[in-house]
Amino acid sequence: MELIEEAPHRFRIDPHGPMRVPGVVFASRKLLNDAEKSLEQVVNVATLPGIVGASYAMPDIHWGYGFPIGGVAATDVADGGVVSPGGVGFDISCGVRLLAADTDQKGLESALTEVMDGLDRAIPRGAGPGGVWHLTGPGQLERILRGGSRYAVGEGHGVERDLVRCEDGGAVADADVDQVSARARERGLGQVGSLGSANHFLEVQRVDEVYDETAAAAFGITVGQVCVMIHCGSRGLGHQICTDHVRLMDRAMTRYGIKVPDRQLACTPVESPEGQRYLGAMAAAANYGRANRQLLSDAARKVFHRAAGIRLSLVYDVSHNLAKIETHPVAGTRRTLCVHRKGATRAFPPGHPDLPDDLREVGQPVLIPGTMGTASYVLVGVAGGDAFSSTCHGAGRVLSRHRAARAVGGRELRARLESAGIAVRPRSLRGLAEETPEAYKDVSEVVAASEGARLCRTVARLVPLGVVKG
DNA sequence: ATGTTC
Repeated sequence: MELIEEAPHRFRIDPHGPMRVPGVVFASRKLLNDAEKSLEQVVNVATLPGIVGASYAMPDIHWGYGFPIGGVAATDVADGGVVSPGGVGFDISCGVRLLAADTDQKGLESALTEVMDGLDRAIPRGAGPGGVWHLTGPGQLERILRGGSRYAVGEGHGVERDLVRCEDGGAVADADVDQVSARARERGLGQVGSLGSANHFLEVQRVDEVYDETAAAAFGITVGQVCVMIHCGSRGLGHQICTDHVRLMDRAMTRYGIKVPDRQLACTPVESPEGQRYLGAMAAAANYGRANRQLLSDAARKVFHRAAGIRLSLVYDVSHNLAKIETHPVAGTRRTLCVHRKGATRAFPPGHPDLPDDLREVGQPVLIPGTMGTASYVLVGVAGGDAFSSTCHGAGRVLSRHRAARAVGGRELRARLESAGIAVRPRSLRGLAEETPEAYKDVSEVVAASEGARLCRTVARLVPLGVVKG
């Protein structure tokens, strides 16, 4: 694969074969070690009907289903542009929420063990069923799919301000619950308010360093402050929706004369019935994901308040696995695009009309979950950023789960983290070992490359005090 | 990511 370094942290793959646009990869040479397979996926995505600009990849690019994780692709809706479930991923609406406590680390110190034990009891996690909410019936699930965080807050599990600080005000309006299969509903019924497994987590963190005082002040965070970060998605419901609609599109694709180099890129035009059905189901999963994070926030707030009298206010909630209809300039004119972000975070610049009033001048908060025992980051969107206002989403795996678990024992890893002052509440030691920090790229390098590529600016670095894992 | 292989 020929990569042309056209600017610092920016590589181009010139169009060849059926590519409609170039590939553009934002990264350092080091981060692109062993990236050959995922770069082929960048090339494959560049062949999609209606794609505009480029097939983009963020510095945390790695191999995914059809599209690379860390991929951004926008298609022109009025020009036959397609939507592809593989461009969103299986964990629809997976995302991150950051809450800021009304105390610094000293104010938590004596209560940390009690808080962690409380979270251990209150936060459902791991594979399979279990959630903080026990639904009273299918009607309630439909209200979640339509109302997202807005419904959870309306039921008393949060405050109005939570919605202001949540992407899309806590819910998207275009959810179509009829496109959510019986099987997807069944799987979603028992998992409302749960973390799931793998790299999903709830962490108690401390703001270790602030790089941009103005943005940090607007976001409501300061050095030494305690925060809570929640990383989770739409569980089995989103997974089932992706499975269902990939199958539907795979069958329908030929009717639209679409040929893709990899079946996992199954897609149909945004304006086709199949495209609309997928987007309606995806929106329902997006709302489920937001409600999920809202209910986990509510559970965490109760623990913090009961154990330590600490209150938590929402900094922001943003997804890194979604397709959204947005307007962006393309070759000088504003176009309506379907922007796929898969393992990539929306990063609106200062002045964007969709930002809350009190954040509009500084830009959108971008939340980057790191790995256990390392760090997480808060970034901010910048003007003039490429890739349709998108940036990275996390560290990116380098070791398979199997290899990670062979590299370190769960007991040994827990001891290592505890001796580094990080309280750990894992559900399984095997699951903990699979998430050992060595299994991931250095999140600091990913963030530095993203800023170097002018996709965002670094605002703050957060370090873990306690980890709740699936 | 995922009732970790329909």
